[in-house]
Amino acid sequence: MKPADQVEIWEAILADPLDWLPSSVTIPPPSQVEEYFSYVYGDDDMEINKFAQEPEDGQCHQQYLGEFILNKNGRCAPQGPRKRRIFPSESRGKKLHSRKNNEHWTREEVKKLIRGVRRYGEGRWTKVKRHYFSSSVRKPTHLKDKWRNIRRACGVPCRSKRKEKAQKTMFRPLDSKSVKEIRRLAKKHNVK
DNA sequence: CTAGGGGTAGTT
DNA sequence: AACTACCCCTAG
Repeated sequence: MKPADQVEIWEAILADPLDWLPSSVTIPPPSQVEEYFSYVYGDDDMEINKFAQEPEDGQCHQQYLGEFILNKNGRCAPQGPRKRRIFPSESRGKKLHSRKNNEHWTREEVKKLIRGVRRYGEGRWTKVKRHYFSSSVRKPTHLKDKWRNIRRACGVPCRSKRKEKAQKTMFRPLDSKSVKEIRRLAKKHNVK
């Protein structure tokens, strides 16, 4: 890859870290990936898995990025579907239905959720669903639950009476720009 | 319909 | 133990 091409690609990433590279595009080797992530996450927050070997052709493809990311505790973010067992079972007289979907949220989905909240505000889950997840398996309730998880993971103070322990780590880390945006949106809602 | 409490099961 | 996704229930 020529240097000029690399500059172009990195500028695009830095402009919006949520926009991952197009899948067809190749990216520079781990040394530069590390440089990028230390810029985005800060040196203390993230650590690039240095043993990640460079592929034969000397370039890393997009899907390798996730594998490079380790959090502080050295825990790797879970990849792919969660492979939950299909059941129905019963517990204390309550019927538990089989899960229709159990996939981890992708960065793209989180990004769409952020955009939805930015446009409609927290709590307009059916609107967000219609405009951003119309063909998705995610239901309005899922969006609500996910936003709750996201708020917690981004350190937004909980507004409910019941005390919730502050979350320590994120298994699936977000970039700092998204975290800031989430906090901003949550704060805005609280003021109103 | 939503908020928020509670729960289950899968993961690291 | 902690995090995540999904589910259930109830009050408003």
